[in-house]
Amino acid sequence: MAGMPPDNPDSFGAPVTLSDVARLAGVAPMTVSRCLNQPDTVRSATRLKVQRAIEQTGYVQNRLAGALRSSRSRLVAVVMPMVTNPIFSDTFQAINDRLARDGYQVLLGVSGYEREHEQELLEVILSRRPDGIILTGTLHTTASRTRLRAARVPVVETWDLTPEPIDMLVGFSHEQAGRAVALQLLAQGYRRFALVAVDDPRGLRRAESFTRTLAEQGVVDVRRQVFPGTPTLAMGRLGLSALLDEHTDQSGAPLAVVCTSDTIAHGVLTEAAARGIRVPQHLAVMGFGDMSFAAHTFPALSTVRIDGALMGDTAAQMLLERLQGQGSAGGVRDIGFTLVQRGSTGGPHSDR
Amino acid sequence: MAGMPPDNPDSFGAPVTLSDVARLAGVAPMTVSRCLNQPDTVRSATRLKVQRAIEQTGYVQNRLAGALRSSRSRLVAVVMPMVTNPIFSDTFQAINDRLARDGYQVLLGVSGYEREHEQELLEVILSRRPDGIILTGTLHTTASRTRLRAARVPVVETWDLTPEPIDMLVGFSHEQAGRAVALQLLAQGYRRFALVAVDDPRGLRRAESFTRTLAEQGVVDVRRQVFPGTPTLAMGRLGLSALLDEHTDQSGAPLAVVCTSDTIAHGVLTEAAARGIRVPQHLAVMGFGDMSFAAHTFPALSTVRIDGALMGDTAAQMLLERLQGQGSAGGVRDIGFTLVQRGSTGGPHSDR
DNA sequence: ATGAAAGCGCTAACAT
DNA sequence: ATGTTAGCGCTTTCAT
Repeated sequence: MAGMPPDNPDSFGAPVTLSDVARLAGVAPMTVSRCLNQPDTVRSATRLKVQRAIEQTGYVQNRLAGALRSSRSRLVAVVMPMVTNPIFSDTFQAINDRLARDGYQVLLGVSGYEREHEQELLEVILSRRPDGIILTGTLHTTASRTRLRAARVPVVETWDLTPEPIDMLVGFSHEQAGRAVALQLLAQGYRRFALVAVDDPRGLRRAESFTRTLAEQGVVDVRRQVFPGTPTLAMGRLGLSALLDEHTDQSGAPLAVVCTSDTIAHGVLTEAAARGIRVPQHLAVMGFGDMSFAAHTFPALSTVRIDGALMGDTAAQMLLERLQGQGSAGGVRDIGFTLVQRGSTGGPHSDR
Repeated sequence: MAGMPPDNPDSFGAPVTLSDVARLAGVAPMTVSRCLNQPDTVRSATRLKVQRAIEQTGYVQNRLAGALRSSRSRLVAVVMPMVTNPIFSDTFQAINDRLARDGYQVLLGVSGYEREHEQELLEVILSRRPDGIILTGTLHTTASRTRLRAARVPVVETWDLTPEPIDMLVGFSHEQAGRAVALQLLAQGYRRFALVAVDDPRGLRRAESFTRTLAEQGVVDVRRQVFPGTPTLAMGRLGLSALLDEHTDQSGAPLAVVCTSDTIAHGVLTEAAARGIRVPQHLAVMGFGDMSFAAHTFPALSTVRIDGALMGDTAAQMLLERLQGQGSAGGVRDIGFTLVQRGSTGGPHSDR
């Protein structure tokens, strides 16, 4: 028999099951199951026999069956608005890394920023019986919230705060972020402002808060360019062009352009360079996210740093604690944000 | 009974099963199953009764059980090297969109560019009994290939070509891409070249092919800067800095810097701007990917366009055809690439 | 430390 | 068009 291929892995026979392995190893199926799931409870001699049988047969576990019986799928669903928006990449990567370490797998759903679509998605997701769900944002349909609560599945909402989370929550305040940017720029002496934004709900909330704060300080004339979809460099270029075309104020005072995304801000910097406008002397630019490129644009981009990786890691961690502590751990975590001052703002106007 | 909450959705009772729905609707469980999976085979009157019972109970399908019984999970696993590398975003998005349309869900695995890790990942993935697997690249361990073949699961490899695919394949030739870039730049009159690359296997193959082609034409002195990990803007800045520092040739002939990624190329453009080097007069820059920003940098980036969305859509389509045609459809598809000439190359040297 | 029996929730296959 | 029977492959539970 030596030299034979391991039990005809290429034949059309019925797929190998745990019972096949058990038969070959001369033990009960349950013992094989234990070897796979709680190896410590099996004598090492037995474990070895089983191990060999698994290799010989080329057995692959069927977690569909395991999950059905045990009601533990070891699956976590992650719902994101868009995979093409790099602002979420770090969060996703961190979630995936943390969960993979504990043997969980990620089922990814893309909601396209639409609550109705998210609701349908959740229906499909729940049918897979995930052990947990990580959502982006706190805006969900009532039906979604009801369904999730009824399913008694642990849920973590991310990227926002709300007084009424579905369950657990990791995020930061978009209102505070928008306000902080306004106050900072005012403190630096800027008096002329504009916004370039995409129409995602959280970005718009930051923009609103920014504008409101300026208004409280007597600055009311804030032009805005709002684009649909995922932030792009092109939006920044178009946005600045449009703003400059319509802006008739030739007072010479610098204009501070606040963007709801670093990517857009990068586009604004690019358009400024293309037009020979000096930054920050004649134009100040503020981004959002502190994505990897922000420190390396020319000039370097001032922005609001969000620790997406920390957010993802925290979300995964909360979920795991709940799942492993089989209890009530969890709650709400505000990871905050940080204003990062770089060359695209400030300059001669600093500390005025 | 009117006005009662729908059968106590918030109570701790056993979760609602298909049999519960059947009982309430006064039909057999199988009929409920048919309403869910092949509604056309059920009388509309019956369907309505069942529909009502589903709503009343708040029933959520259990696809774990369905998949176990029917051996169809409606799950497709997608393995990518890195989610933070935006070159793959479009492909992933397209895969996800296409599959979702047909009721499939995506299980995402991140391999981190490591074949051994990919192998472990595949083990876990196979245990979920996906109906198909979409891989990135064609470099897999022998064990991975054997396992995948033995599992008789449809596989699509993407982002590369190979004479010996595991099963189906959608990609393009990295050798041809590298060669095309070299020939194009030579034709434009460039004679001094440098490379800025990340150490991912496909990028390195393009770089090799580029260098080899130049050598065939008598150009042998190609400096290169190679970085580990995911491409970043910072790599481009650092890379150009390093190249300029070590480059002693002051002949005045323009240097053409070829990058294995648009992101890196963007960094090279940025460093050039920061140093006041004129592009393309004194420095030419070539990217790879034609990512969304490439047309909007300043100057606009010449690059190699890869239609990532087409690749993803094709991969998903091939898989679906195989799954639905229950047969042998599939094969190999070369989606090619296109050289895109923009402002960062050419200029005064064009057509010389 | 290991085994035997039972059943998770669904659908294939075969009636009617 | 609908129902009945059986069982997918595993793990819970209870024995030994």
